[in-house]
Amino acid sequence: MQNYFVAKLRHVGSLTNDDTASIGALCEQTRRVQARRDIKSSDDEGRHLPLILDGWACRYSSLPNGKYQMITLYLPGDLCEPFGALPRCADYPVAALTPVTYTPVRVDLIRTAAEQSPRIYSALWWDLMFASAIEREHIVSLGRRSAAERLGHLFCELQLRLQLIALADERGFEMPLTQSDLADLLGLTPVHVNRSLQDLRRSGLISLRNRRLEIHRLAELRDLSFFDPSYLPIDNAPSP
Amino acid sequence: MQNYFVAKLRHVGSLTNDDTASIGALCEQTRRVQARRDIKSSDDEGRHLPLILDGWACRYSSLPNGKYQMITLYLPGDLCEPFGALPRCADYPVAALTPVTYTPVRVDLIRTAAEQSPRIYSALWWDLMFASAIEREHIVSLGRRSAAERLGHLFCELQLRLQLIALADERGFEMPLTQSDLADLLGLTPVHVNRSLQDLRRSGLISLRNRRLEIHRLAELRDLSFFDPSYLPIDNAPSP
DNA sequence: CGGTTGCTTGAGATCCATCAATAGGAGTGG
DNA sequence: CCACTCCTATTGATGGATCTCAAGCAACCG
Repeated sequence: MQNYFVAKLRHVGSLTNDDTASIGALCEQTRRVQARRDIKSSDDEGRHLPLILDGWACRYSSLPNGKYQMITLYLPGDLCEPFGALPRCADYPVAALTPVTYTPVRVDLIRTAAEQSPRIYSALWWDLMFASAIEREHIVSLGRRSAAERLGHLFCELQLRLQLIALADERGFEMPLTQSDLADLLGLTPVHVNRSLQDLRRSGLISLRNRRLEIHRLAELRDLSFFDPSYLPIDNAPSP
Repeated sequence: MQNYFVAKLRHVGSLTNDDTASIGALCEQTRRVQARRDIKSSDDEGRHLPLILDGWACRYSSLPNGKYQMITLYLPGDLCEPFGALPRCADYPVAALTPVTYTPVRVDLIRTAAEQSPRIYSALWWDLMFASAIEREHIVSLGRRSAAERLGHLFCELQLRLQLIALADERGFEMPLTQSDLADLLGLTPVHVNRSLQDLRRSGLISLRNRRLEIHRLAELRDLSFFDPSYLPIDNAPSP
């Protein structure tokens, strides 16, 4: 399997062959979890950072009244913790949404790699700011976008993130989330996600069948949901 | 004026006198902006990170349809960008909510300080995870908490953050935000903030007059808004 | 004073949640 | 192959939380 983490980091600047080799060396050990299971890092007290090699995962929070909110969505190649994470920092749990393979990255090794190559150092910081920008835009969605706008914005964002690792093109991508997952992520109920998806379908912007999302008119979808790719720190954001 | 940044970082572990001195040296230059003005870093292309010395500020996003969402609230002692921020990363603007004094911290100097002291290195990473935890809990609030719960949660969080820098005690603190600011932050309208505040007042949990918030029963307010201080990576979270 | 800003209140509309029921597909076991 | 179950998607009816529009009031300030 190709290394999606390296594929993503290539979009920052130039990594040498040595750089990609030393990043690849961080990913030797692989673990697998089934869908709907937690990816625990409680056993190693934060000395390892989960890096998603394949599959989709999320970070989530459960409130005492039973409500559930997904905080971030992790795609193949995503590092689930900041690379300088400290041990014993309380944190929200991470769960697999599909079957997931991941690698536990040792904090000390990734730090050494960053210190030995300024290109790796920059790439890791870029990745962190990339993840941070996604979380911030999530706040904007939850605060000020309607249900259909949230869905549209999410689909535009996923299209861009997946295109970075060649898992999407302008026309669509595999989208394994259920309507209930979408509701958990976007702060809605599954029923309302269903009706809002129908609105998007009726207006001819997308199709969603058999876990595949087709985007028929990307530019219009972006306008509808106020998606401006410049919030993501990519130099050459692929345009429609 | 005391250095609130140092005051906050003291809660992580132990900083030596040399450490606090070299952090203090990062803050020599001070700038002032009036309330409601942007704190621009566009002039220096991201080579400087604004560090709030006094006053309250925010990061915000404006949508093309006129909607406005505050993303993060910055209090005295808060660093507005990750300390390893890269130049030319697109970012949301930061604005002063009250008159603000801040210092532009040079990226290269803060990096040097972190490399020369492992305690400073840890403290800066801790500060970053602290800020990140606040943003994540904001997502939970916007996604799954009601208007009164969002207000209650915000007040509990502010009480804790301000207590770290001795600007709050268990009974309350100075709270310069208008109801309109609260609406922009919490994804509500000013009218609804007003009515929800009245609910909180009627139930005897808080008073809010003349820019001062009194918390009458902190434990109850925390229960009401599902505030669990453990989301913030503080060892000894001051308890009510 | 008159203007501005922030707070408050009322009435009506809208978006979304809740509750409930049905239907289809995938897997499972007899 | 059929009966069964579980999960996901779908639809309808109703209610509630929040928004929108509009107006009035108090405090402050040049």
